[in-house]
Amino acid sequence: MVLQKRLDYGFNGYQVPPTPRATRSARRRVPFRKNVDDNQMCAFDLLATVAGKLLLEGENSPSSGNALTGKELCTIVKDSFKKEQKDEDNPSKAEPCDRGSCDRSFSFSELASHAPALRHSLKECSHAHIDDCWGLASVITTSDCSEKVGSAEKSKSKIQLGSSASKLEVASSGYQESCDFTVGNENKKQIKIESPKTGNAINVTKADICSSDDLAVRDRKPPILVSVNNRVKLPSCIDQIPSRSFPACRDDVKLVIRDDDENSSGCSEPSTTTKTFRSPLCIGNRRIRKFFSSKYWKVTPKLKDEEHFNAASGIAACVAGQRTSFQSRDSHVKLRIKSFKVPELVIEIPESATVGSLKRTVMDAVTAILGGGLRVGVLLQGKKIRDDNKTLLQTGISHNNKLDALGFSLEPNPLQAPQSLCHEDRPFLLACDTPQPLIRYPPAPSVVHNVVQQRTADALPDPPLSSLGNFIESDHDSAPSPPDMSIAKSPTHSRALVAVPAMNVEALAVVPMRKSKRSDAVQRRIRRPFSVYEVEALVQAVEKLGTGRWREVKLRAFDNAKHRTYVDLKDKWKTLVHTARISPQQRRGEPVPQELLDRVLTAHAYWSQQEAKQQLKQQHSETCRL
DNA sequence: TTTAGGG
DNA sequence: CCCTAAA
Repeated sequence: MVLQKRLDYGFNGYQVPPTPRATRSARRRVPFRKNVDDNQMCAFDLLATVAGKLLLEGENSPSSGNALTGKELCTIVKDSFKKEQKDEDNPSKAEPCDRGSCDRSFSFSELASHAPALRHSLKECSHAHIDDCWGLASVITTSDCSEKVGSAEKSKSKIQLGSSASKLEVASSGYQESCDFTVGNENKKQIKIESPKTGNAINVTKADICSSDDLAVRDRKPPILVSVNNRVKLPSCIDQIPSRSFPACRDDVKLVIRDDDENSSGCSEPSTTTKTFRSPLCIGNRRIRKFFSSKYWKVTPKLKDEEHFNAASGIAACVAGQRTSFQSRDSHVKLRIKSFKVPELVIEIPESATVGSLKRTVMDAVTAILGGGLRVGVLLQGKKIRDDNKTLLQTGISHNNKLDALGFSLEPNPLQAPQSLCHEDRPFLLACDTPQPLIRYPPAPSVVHNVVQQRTADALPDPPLSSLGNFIESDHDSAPSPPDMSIAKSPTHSRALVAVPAMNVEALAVVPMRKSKRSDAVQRRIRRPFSVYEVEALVQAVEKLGTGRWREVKLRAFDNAKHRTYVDLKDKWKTLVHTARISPQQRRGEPVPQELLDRVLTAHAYWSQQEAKQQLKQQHSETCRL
């Protein structure tokens, strides 16, 4: 009987999930959700870890992620650019092959053991132009290699790294090809070439390393970056990557993403293409900046007195202008650390990885470095101050105008756990007495959403999803981006930004506003409102299967949407029923067509009735048995 | 693991 | 969406 009823319910069978295109357009209408704040935490944590107590540490290795070969990477990059260009209504001029691009921070590591792979990657990357969009504040650019070398020497690849002062030629026996590395010649630039523990630099060096004082070939030890020009640099994490993350696979591409000076440009060739790409990879960058400028940061002074000091002696606090400065008053030293740079990152991802997983990998790497903890080293006039017990006065920091001589370095600190940054007891807002606004950036809601998605998505790179799930996934990457015309032009955009208002040195503790137990707590999943198409699919499935078989509904209608669990579907149905019952004026979010809501009510009524009948039957049979 | 419901 | 008792 029941079965018959079901069949008679009158649906033409299950409808295939909508096409990606159609759904995407629908998804784009989805408004930005407010609960994004929740998910900013991931970056909060990062930034707190960096800018906070400056007590970060750790032998943590950045997430090794998965291997990504150069081919894949380049494809990704190229696709991204094409996409971006299309978005800018200029599809015909899509010319991914940009020469003379300006590199500001790109170095390949593990050259020794990966020279073949590197060459391979670069060769395939020869048309890739990644500009200004990598990581947090890093820039990666490879210029077109093949053309420089000339058609007669197809076997040569050339990489321009900044201007052409230094040259490193790598001969790869495996390929009998060579790479020309042109290294930026800027004074404070560092180009590092590392080899894994097993390898050595000599392998590389067939290499002909010409010139450049700043070109350092390192063998085993990771580079310790020193702050230059009052900029805090993070140590390299290369050595912290587990060896397993350096498979000898020659298809691996290794990228060292490092921060760099904002004024470094070093175009060896005038760029013929001035088009500004907005690669999706920019997203993280902008998002992070948003964090820095966001109001969610709090500063927790260690001492109540200091808080008072900030308020009572506001003058001194406010004087701090853009430059790092010291104000000596009442035996207090005030300083402002203008910015923090993102650390150098080593990313390794398989060729088959998706862009999304690449993003996640970068994110994870950042998390691993920053979240792992660092400690601060203080350098005065290039000399590291090791004695923690010395007073600032004794050290000379208390004098005015020592700013330029003061630097900070971030070093691994295995003792300090990031959790210790959480001083939630006495927080106060950061933006308080800063004379200038911290940093202004255009709002980037969808960007935030985007990164959140990365953060919450599965750690493993998902295989390509089909139909529904697929478009949902990809939709995040194509979320409309806010206007960011200034991003490539403004010098402030080329650096990671943490503006810490003038404050007492010891009060330097930044914590996110929310509880940051991200390390040991599972992050809440991002809210992903159901699109009309998903609702349609859900309704269809429920019409057919009923309201008590969510697993089957899931399997049937949302099997490809990994992020929709049967609980989600059940919940959605619940809200759908509720939505259908309330007046349209009371409804929120993307409107669901009335037709669908009617079907919801119909189906709900029907299946409720079925359930009631079923119960009656059971009761009847039970009473009969008695 | 799934369902069912409250939060 | 989360949490969880109950099946």
